[in-house]
Amino acid sequence: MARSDTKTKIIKTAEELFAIAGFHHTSLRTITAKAGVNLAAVNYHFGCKEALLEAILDRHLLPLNESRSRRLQAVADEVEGSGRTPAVEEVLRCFTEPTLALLHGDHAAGYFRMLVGRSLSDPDQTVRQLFLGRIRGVLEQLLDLLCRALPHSPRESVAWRLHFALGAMSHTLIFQEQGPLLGGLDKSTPHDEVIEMLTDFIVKGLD
Amino acid sequence: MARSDTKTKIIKTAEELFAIAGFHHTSLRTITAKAGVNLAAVNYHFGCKEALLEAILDRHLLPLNESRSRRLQAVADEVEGSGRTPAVEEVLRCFTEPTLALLHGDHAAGYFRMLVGRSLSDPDQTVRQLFLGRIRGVLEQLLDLLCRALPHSPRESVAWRLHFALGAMSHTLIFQEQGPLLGGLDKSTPHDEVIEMLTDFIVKGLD
DNA sequence: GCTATTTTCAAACGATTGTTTTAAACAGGC
DNA sequence: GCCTGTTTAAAACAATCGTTTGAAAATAGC
Repeated sequence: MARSDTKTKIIKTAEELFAIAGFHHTSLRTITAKAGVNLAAVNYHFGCKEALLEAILDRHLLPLNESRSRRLQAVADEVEGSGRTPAVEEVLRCFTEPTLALLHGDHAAGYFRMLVGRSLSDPDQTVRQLFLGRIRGVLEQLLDLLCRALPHSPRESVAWRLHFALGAMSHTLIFQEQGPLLGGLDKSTPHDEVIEMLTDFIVKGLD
Repeated sequence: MARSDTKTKIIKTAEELFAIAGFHHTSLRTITAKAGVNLAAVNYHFGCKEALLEAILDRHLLPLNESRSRRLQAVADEVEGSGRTPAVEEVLRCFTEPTLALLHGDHAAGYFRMLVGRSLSDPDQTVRQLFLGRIRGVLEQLLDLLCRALPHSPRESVAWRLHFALGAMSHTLIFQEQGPLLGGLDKSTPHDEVIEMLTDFIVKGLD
């Protein structure tokens, strides 16, 4: 067995199970059993259960947020230079489209997206903080640029609308891979289409 | 001690703790200690922990959804008779405004609203099902009437947008009583104002 | 081929969970 | 008064959790 193959198996299995059943409702025994590794391997490779969650979050969230941040900064710089007002949709897509790229790159990323949606509203503060600490910076960046796109709205108003938008996004992430909330909602709608509809919805609300 | 005073104390305490820390992260020992009653009282009065959650949900959710359903039905009947197209905002308010009434009626209802927001996206399927089973009917009613308000949009498109809207709503419920997600978001904004902004946001998105 | 390090394994640990048990205290009807 | 059914009390139950242990197995370096 290759070195640290066990580590990868644990991460991938845990990612899926955390996404489906939640962090605290997935026991290390369930993870290790499904991954086919020993129970103690988690504590050996990661230290503790919480550190495993951190590793999972970092694996996708760090590059994702870097990509978001880079795009937001690019628009901010360009706006600064030209003096024009950026479009709300343009700004929003800096945040959402990297998610789409993540999806196309890795087939298993669907579970990660569920996990992201869950983390934001997790009842446990520790889980929320782990996630928020990794995304707060980009959110502030997004808010700043949104305020430029909406120069006539006070910052607090924009912040509230962004707050609502984030709710719509995380909710969508959570329920995408599982049964939909409403009857008559086609679960098999391509993710691209869903994101387009979601973007539409949010842009109209933000404007 | 008055008959079943214990029962009420358990319900009120559990409602608060469930809302703040989540159902599974609140132990019966924490609840009973804070309520000042014996541990076994929960199982005696409710049977099991899950039944306690059901009792809490029922206490506010049943009358709330009845009020919502009545208002939706009233608009549906009136529309049926006059032949006019209802406004999106009019329909939406049938769903949201009863929540506001609940808030004004009971000071402790804030915790219940948090609990509602949490339940919808709870990682545990059992909790979600308990909640969804009590609200699914009203949601279908709401969707039906929304489709009448948006006769040019296919039902599935309306369903998706309602899906997004529900995400914004539950997210708002969760984070209202606790620290906000974004910096610069005033936590002390009156609930009425928040709901007005939220309604605005959703109506624009649905339309 | 030997040593040293890393990794796996089965077993147990201590803590916490929801629930049950058994007996005691209380209530109201007659 | 006493009796019947309801409610509370303290203790124990069985199960599960994350974590630790200590020895065996596998791997790497020389």
